[in-house]
Amino acid sequence: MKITLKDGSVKEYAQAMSVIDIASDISEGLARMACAGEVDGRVVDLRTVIDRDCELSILTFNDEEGRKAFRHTASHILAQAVKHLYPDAKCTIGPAIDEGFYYDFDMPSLSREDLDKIEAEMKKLVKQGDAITSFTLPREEAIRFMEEKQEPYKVELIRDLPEDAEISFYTQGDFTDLCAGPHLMNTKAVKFFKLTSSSGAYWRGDSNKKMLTRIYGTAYTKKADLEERLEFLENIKLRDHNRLGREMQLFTTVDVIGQGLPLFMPKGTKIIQTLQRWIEDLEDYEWGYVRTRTPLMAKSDLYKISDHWYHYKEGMFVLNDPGNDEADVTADGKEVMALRPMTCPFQYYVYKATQHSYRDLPYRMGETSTLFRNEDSGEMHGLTRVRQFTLSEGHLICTPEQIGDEFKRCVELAQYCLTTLGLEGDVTYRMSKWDPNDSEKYLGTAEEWDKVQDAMRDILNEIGLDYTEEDGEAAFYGPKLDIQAKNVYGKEDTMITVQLDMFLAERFDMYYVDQNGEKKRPYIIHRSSLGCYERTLAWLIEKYAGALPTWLMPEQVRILPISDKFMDYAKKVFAELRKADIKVTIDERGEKIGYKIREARLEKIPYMLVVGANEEAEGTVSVRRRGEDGDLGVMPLDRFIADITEEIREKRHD
RNA sequence: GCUGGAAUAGCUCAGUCGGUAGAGCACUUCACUCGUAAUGAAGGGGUCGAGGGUUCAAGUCCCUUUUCCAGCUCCA
Repeated sequence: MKITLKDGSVKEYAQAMSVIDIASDISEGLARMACAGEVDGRVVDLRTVIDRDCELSILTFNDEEGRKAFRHTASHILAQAVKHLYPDAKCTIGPAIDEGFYYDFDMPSLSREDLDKIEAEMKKLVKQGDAITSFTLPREEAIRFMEEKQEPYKVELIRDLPEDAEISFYTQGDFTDLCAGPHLMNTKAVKFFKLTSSSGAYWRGDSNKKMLTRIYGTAYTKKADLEERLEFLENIKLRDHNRLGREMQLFTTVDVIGQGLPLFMPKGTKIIQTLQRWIEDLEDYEWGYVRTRTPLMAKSDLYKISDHWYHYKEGMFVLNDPGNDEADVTADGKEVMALRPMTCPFQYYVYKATQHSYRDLPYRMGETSTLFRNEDSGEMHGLTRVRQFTLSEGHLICTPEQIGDEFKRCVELAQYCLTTLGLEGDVTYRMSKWDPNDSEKYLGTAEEWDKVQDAMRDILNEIGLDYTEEDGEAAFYGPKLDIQAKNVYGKEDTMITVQLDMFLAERFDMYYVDQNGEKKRPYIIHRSSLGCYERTLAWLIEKYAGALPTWLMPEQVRILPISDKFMDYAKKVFAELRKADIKVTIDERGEKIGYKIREARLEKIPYMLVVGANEEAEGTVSVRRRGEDGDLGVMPLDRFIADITEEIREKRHD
């Protein structure tokens, strides 16, 4: 059969070719430009392709859409299999997602063995190869239809659709599901799939609603793609910071200390210290910041002024909790305090402690700021979601005229930090706005929010950032620019944020004196340059699979003497490297050189210097570099020192 | 917080029907003084996460609890 694409090109398919092959072509971009085509002389909708029996198959001529139809169909096969094995299970929703699909059922939870059984049933259905057909019903009939099938969740979904909607259904064999499509035309196409896991998920993502059982799966048009995906899932475990970071002895956790409270071990501490010193000096000496050091806790009165007490108390650790919002002492007279969840009000009082002229602005305050947030017990994860963390935090107090330029400089600083660490390519930008339908959660009025959000949008457009906008992600006091990154599993977190604050200056009665000697309200920017050190470290570990750039490594060079006979020379080399301020150790153990190299490699030490008789005689070192097999050869010690010093100074990364 | 899984030596893990604890690596000691990913031998190390219960007997079964892991964002 021939398919004529809109651009006039013709693709010939052998009659016996299955939809899978065509789908594969599509996923390789063959028909990317097609939006309508002609099949065996018949003009067909762009969303159709031919399966081996020359039936129309709904599969879009577009990578993304094609994969979606494919996975969507896989999720229906899953639902059909579940209904066969568990007739009492109630179907809810089953969308295609980035790397596969899932389906939520109201049914008891499942073990891996159960998943294997379901998978086997799915294979049977695929082999059987039912045709997939669709039909529509008016809304009321659709509701009756699903009521008869005793699918209450489906009924609820249909009731949420517009009154006059024609509701579409798809049928395969003995299974019919409410679905907007698109789908393949036959279940036999979905040959390569795997059920990856099952877990709980709330109906409609609402924690007040019933917990359903979600089954995740992944499906591909080619066997090799499925295998590659399964292998990828295995491999990313090796980069996972939560596993690698513990294995490399960067951090640990302890039962009796508590959730979300990681302990940094000597190596992890050293890396964070290096990052922190870099950021503090960068901000203070190159970006015009002043440094503060403010308390980790305060009386509840402070948070009442900032309104955190009313908007954020759930997220705070309150000491001597009085049990109600208003009391500032407990029944037995103890002061109500809270650990700080952010530094804003503290730095505002630093600003307020002296009088400021417009000439002093912008006043840029930086603080390496340890914060405490009472996250829900199930939310903690490795180093990326913790209850105590340290942020490269800061607040800029500026005049209205300065706000645009200062905001841009904050974004620039964040980008400079990311570039230095080699992470700039992995981020996306999100403008986080308030939720107009939930204004209770925020300070101020719709007009005020519109105004400041428009101002932020103008700035972002001026910078030329590629960003998305999202409702309901703002801080309660203003909109944010969030710099987002995904971890190895594809889960997204905010790494860095720059925020506009239009309310707190007034609440804290902050002012500056303008040209005319009048008191004026300043504008405030909340920002971070590198985000929090814990999360950044996690990101670095995953980015570099533990082999961090040399300048960040707690041990940059390890000297490996061939035997103790060369210990004196090793110590000489050590002293020279120390003079150059290089983080160096000697492996003094009486082990064979091969053994010492193996250990240093496993520890991802950037450079290994082997020293023996030859090196001692000539004042050289034999250099081995992490990640490269064999040695780089012998070089004079001073040349090695010059090279590595340069690498560290430039903060080079691979 | 919710659903599910897990916790045994420093680490990774085995432990069958409920019958009294095991391996590899690591560690210590000794020998070897070695040229680019593991030298050999010997030895020490456990309230089986914590608390309670059932039982003649619990790492194993039951309850509670703590911590860790996955998911709860993708919306017919």
